[in-house]
Amino acid sequence: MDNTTPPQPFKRIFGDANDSTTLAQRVVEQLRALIMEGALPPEYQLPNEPDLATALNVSRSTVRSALTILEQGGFIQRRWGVGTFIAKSPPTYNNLSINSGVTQLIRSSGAEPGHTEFLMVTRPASEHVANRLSIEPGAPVVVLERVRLANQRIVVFCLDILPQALFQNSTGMIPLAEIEEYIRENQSMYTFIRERLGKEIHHGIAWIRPLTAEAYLAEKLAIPRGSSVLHLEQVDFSVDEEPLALTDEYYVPDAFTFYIYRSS
Amino acid sequence: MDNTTPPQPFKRIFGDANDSTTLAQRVVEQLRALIMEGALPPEYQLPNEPDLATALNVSRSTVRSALTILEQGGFIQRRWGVGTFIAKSPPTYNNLSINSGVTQLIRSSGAEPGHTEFLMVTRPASEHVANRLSIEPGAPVVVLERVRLANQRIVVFCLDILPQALFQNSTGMIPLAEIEEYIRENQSMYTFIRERLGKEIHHGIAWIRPLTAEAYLAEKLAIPRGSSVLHLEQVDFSVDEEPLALTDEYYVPDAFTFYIYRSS
DNA sequence: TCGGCTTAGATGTCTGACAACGACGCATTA
DNA sequence: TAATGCGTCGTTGTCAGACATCTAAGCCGA
Repeated sequence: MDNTTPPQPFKRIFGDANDSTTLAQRVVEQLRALIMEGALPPEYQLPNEPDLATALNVSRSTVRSALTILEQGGFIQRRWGVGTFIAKSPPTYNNLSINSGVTQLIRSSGAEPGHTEFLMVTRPASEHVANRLSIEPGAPVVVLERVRLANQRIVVFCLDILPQALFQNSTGMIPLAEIEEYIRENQSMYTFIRERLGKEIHHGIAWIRPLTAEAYLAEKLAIPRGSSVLHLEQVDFSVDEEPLALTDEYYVPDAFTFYIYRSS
Repeated sequence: MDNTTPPQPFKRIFGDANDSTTLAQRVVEQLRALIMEGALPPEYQLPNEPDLATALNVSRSTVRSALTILEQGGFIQRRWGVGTFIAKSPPTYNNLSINSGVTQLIRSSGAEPGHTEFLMVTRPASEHVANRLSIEPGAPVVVLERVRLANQRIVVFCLDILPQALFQNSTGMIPLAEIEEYIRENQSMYTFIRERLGKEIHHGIAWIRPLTAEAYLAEKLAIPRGSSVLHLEQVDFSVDEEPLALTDEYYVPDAFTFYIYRSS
């Protein structure tokens, strides 16, 4: 109806990039970014598929493949014979179906991320950890423990656990101090895995459950003992299902509003 | 590797059906069912796309469209130049990304569903409810309240809230008693909406948070006061984003293990 | 024994065409 | 006048065939 505001910053996509990702995937990423940053408003009707294809410099099949993925994720809605529209309320970063890190979650809520109690150690993997990461019990893992802040306020207690074997560089082991420095600066485990280890996180599986804060956790989160916190235990995988990281996150109640898009 | 066990009950798909769904969607449903009931085991390599297309009696583009959707949902994994495989651990019904009802959730855990405290009333919508359902505050809604059992054990307290306007039949209003009888028998709100109202639930959006059980809830769930319960508030939509039902679910801690597939 | 080349088979992309659907306008009819 | 039916047009869905690109595996030679 109010399609009178036509912003269309569709960028041409070049196939020469040795991105190792597929063309359709790059189209998805571009459109998803445009939607999530609000450049394409809700209910806005996209150009039809042939036009979109030429605008993006790809074929219609590639565009259709990308649109199928976006539709499945709840970003757009397609109506046969009518057109393709941005969803009424497309997913945001507090949508659990999107595997964004805590840093991005905090930023998207309009707050500035920070941390206290930054701690990084190496220790042998427990039975449970080893099982989740598909490594041998007792194999060394790097543990990163953080209490994380949004605008100075404690919102989540994080535990990132990675197999030490991941940090094997061609020249040997990356020193812990270097990792620590990087993360202190960029605040993100995800970007470290991608930029320094050259591994791409393809998807994650998160177990979710409520938990009653006992003494230790209550102190970490600075909440009354006995409060209900949300526990998110997540394993992140590479594209070929190799476990890259195990993450334990304990969220202060009502710090964020999480939701999930459930397709029938 | 161990593709020596080749089960292939792919059924030919006929286009003559006036299903109103697309062909690709029907392919998705068939394959998803085969995967979830275990007919296609994890890591099993599917036939290549042209063969699958002829087996299903559709074109390769349709198959590819379906496979894209299944891949996005974590059911299969495609490797360029290699083949298409069932995922190592494909989603099950306790995956929150799949919009299955509580009945199916209980059944899939191997338990027999039941209920106590079955209660059905009509009342005016509160501000919050009206907002969620996109109706006027004070408009009548049908409320279904159930304490639900898995093998006689209390697992969840459910509140289903539907706009009364939905029950307007061509011959007038469907009597509450008839609805009640149907649900007592089939135990499922979802199938009622589909079979009796002719509306199809296309997707849902669920807000998830931990909650401390106060006196009322503790009694309903027969747990100690102060326990942490999981609260799932969900709105189900039709394909054109019309809100059909609002559902409040309060889960007994550790009754189910929920997880989420998070794609990056 | 190792390394590079070739080849076969799979998914990814492109092109062009037609089918099916939905909104809209218009003429017809009660 | 208002409701109804029909045709047109634009869009998404499906089909067909071809080629590109990637992977794994086998072959061959150094």
